[in-house]
Amino acid sequence: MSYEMPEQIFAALADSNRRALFEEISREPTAVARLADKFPISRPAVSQHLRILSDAGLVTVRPEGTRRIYAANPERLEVVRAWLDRYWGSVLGRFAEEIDRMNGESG
Amino acid sequence: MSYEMPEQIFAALADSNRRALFEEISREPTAVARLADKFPISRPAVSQHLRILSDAGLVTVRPEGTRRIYAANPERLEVVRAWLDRYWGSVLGRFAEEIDRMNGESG
DNA sequence: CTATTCCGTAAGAAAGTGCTTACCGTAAGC
DNA sequence: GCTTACGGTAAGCACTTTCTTACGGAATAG
Repeated sequence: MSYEMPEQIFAALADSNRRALFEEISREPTAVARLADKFPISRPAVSQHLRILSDAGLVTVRPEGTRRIYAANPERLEVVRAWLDRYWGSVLGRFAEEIDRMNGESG
Repeated sequence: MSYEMPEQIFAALADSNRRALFEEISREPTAVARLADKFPISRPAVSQHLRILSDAGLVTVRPEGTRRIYAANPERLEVVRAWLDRYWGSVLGRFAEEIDRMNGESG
């Protein structure tokens, strides 16, 4: 069994500008220039962030005339939730083992 | 209302060595030298990663003789889950608005 | 066709990250 | 006391990230 590595996704979300862009896009699919207006960084910087979000699978693009409309792909965040769930599963597993061991010793 | 910013936590988890260290520590509280043995990086590198995990609140330390035992603080991951939940909440909120709008137009 | 708008990419600067080795402080053992 | 084990920190290096400006390609308007 193999889990999809959340490497790129965590890295993409680690930057606050990118998280903000992602959340903004999630509210409404948006063209690049409009995002550059809303954020205190240049348009190319926005493009570069979108590239990273796109590589991580967190956003998709749709051309519309000369514009490119970026939309969020929220399903992708399931990878993060899966990582959390797996983590909690193993932590709780350890916890259960611990309890078993205590019961074995004292009862 | 204010949400705790997951900035440091995402950044801490963005590095695969740090995620691995965190998961290792979660299995069992561990001293620094032992972690350095298990991982292909030097002891100071481990210390530096632990510092970042510690600053993010993901691990705690307990001195034990000359050693320092690092333990995971899994509850801290609730911040990530909260971020996800809030995100999904707003996305689903948008979705509901969309449906309302469609109903308003066509029905 | 020309002008305009939109946006990705290239290039380069500045800052940040992750690693190493070297060093120093602290706790325990003799 | 002296030695050993443990681990944080400083310094320095290579690499990466993030931003900017400059440029060029593609679609639309006239």
